[in-house]
Amino acid sequence: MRIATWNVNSIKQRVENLTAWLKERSPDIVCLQETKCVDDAFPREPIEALGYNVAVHGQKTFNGVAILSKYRFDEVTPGLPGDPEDDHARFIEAVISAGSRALRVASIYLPNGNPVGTDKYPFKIKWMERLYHYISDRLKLEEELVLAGDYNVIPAPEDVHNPAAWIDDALFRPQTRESFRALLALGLTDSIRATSDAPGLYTFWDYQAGAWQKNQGLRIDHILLSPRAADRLVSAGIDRHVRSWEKPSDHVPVYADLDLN
DNA sequence: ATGGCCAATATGATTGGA
Repeated sequence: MRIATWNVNSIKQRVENLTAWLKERSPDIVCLQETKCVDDAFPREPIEALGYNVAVHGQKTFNGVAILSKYRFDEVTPGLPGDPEDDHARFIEAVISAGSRALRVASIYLPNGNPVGTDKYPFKIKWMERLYHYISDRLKLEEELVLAGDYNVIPAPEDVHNPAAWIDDALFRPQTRESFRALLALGLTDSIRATSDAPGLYTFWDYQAGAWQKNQGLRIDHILLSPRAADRLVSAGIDRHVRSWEKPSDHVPVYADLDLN
């Protein structure tokens, strides 16, 4: 079972890259972020033609998440609980049956939080607190739970090309990393870090300033696993070559392979 | 050495992203 996450930065602009990558990598489940379109406008057909079911939670212009699955959806629930005022499309959860097993998967687009000093940063931190409560609740079920997405969190200095330059940024400042560590401390496993301690395993390179050419990236897209799912982890990786394709997203896909047999 | 982009919007300037 291959599960992936990819912030596509507009699904309409990325359909060709997405379908090419689906053919190349054959993931079973894909969590997408920043689809940036309303549900009726989501280009389902070319994805369904490759054998995927599609669950979307979008909005006009910004945000937007989706889950693609080669297996059927038993349940689909949009929205992170805990704040009726939050109308951002940043979260969708699905229960997926794969053979005799069921898997709970969430596609997560955590707020950026910049600039720090505006209300965007407390919105990010509160969103992380809501995510903490959601995860605490779900872990009681002792399921195979996969939380995949763009967390907008650089977990550690080895996950950014120049840590000193990022110390006050909403993606890396100490309070952000502390909130992320609190999520992990609930008992989650970071798939990439479970399989490698190498520095420079980036998932995002800014469009600006030749960041890709200079390999000035960030690791901010993560696949977090519940204990039951982590027991099944076989390998994980980052498809960085996709960043060099024509018309790339600024993020690349991250995937984890689980042995559910 | 420095700076460099991209997407959506009724759109040609602004906002958001990271």
